Amino acid sequence: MNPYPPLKALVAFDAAMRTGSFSLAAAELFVTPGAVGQQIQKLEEWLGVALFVRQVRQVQPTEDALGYWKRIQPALAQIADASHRLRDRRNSAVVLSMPPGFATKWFASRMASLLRQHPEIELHLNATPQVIDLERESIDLAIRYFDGQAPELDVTLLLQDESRVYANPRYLAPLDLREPDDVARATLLVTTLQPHWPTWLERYSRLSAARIAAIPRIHFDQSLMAIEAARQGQGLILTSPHLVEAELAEGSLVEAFAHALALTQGYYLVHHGKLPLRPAVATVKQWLIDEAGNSVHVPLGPPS
Amino acid sequence: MNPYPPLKALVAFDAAMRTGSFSLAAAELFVTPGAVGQQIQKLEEWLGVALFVRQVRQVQPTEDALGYWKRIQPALAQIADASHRLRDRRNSAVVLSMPPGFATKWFASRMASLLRQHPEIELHLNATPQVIDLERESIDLAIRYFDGQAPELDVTLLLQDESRVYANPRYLAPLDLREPDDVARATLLVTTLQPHWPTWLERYSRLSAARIAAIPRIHFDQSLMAIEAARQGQGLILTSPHLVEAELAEGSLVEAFAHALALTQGYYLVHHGKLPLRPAVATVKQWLIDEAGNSVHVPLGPPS
DNA sequence: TTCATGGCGTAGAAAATCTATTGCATGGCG
DNA sequence: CGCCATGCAATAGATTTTCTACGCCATGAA
Repeated sequence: MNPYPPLKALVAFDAAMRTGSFSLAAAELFVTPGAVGQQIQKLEEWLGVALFVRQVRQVQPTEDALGYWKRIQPALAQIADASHRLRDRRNSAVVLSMPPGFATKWFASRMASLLRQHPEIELHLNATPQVIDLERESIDLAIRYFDGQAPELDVTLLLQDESRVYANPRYLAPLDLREPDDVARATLLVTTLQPHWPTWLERYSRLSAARIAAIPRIHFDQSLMAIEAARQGQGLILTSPHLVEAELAEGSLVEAFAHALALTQGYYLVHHGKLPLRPAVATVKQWLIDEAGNSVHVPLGPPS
Repeated sequence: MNPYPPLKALVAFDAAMRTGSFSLAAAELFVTPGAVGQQIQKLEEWLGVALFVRQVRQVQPTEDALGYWKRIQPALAQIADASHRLRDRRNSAVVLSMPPGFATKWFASRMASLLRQHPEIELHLNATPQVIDLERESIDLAIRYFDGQAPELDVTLLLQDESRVYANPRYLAPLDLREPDDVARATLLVTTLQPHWPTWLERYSRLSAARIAAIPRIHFDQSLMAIEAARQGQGLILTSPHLVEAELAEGSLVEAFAHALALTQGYYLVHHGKLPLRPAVATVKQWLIDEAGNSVHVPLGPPS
């Protein structure tokens, strides 16, 4: 009925075969020799086969034992190995999920510093636009762009988001934008998922709905592509300063207006709230919080 | 330190993965669902990895669980298979050891009947002249040619041995042997291991030592070869009637004298005396005893 | 000869495993 | 729309398994 022998006994058997002695096997397993003897006796009973010939002061494996050992030894090794890997990986590995735009524009440049500070951590980055099931996919930490409302999860605000207007300075120069109304002369680069242009225009400009509707637009379904278009001087982009840090630093984008649009959304760090985090995961979490804290917005002001 | 996860838990895990449900797994293992849940929880703790996402009324394996299962499943199957084989073989198989001469001359002709009567038995015949270690070589039953003195072993007399004189009738005819003294005119086929000719001659003939020493002899170190030589009319053989049954039946050998030499040796059935015999072994033992009981000596008398 | 070694056997202690039960959330069914 | 059946979690207590402690024995070395 039950296809498995007493598995604990197999471990004792393996140790006894390797060491050639119940006593040595017992020492290896941190038990008394008697325990090993009993385990092997139980295995012999279950199999209906003598595995060792007991002689005085020593045991000798039978033919059957040798053959059996040859078969089960690799199986045990396989189990030990697979278990070790999983266990080990989970001790040092951290699986981190975030949206691709954030990964590229904010995280990528900082990742090197994380790995330098914590070389023992094996980082698995999962950059996907979908919101994925943390548990199902064994995600340790995720950065999500949302409003922070998620009971059941442990949620920490990393970066409160805001929207600012950026453009390539060579694109801006001829336009000579001085106040929000002037955007009517520009092209708007619109990201489908963060359609904040209407809000911005309503708040800061005095343009009529008709004139707003007449402004040329190019639509993108990913922030990444919109940012790239802006960098190449295709128009004005209204996006998060966190996503254009590199472009601001290299000067390929500059802020066109000082008018920021506050948003309820932000980049939040989330993880399951039940179990305590493994040390490696806690390390990464803290590092992310620290990095985000240092990543303060330095407004560049309008082009000089 | 310990490379193995709780192995019992692996069995539960495997069942749960296969069935996709703790309850079904529990039914398969003949335990309560709670037991399965606890085992899996223990495994998850040991690995430091969640294996199932508990949802309402169902569980779903994580990615880690799938990967882990893929690795340990073959290992478990290997253990089950190796154990099953050993166990199964030992249930139906019987390893029987005997001297090669006895195997060929007495056992071979009867073996078919044994297998016919007990088709469920898988018989392993080990015909070797050496006396081998029953336990070390996992021999269930052995037939040994000796005097039956073996404490520690369970010993049953199968056939008390005796030595009788046989020859090919065409070899005998011209010699016209009428009484033991007449063997001086013949050639003696001598088996090194059973050197009973001197005893026979001393007991039944009145020949002097010098005349006995003058009789031509051919020496063989195996009974088999001496018997074959006798069959081909090379001389007189002094051997056990049990070994020449077939030749007597076909008439290629006949008994030359009615004088039998009783021996202290015989064919004994031996096995370790500690454990009770497995049913298959007991069956073969009884069959051997019965066969030996029926195998009565039918003296053919001198050639007519 | 004596001693140390390494196995066996047994009884009882310790640990593990299982059962029994309750509670909960939910999906199917009337 | 309410009710019931399902499947898992959590706990405590019972049961089974496993380990230790200890004495015994045979042997080979000092």
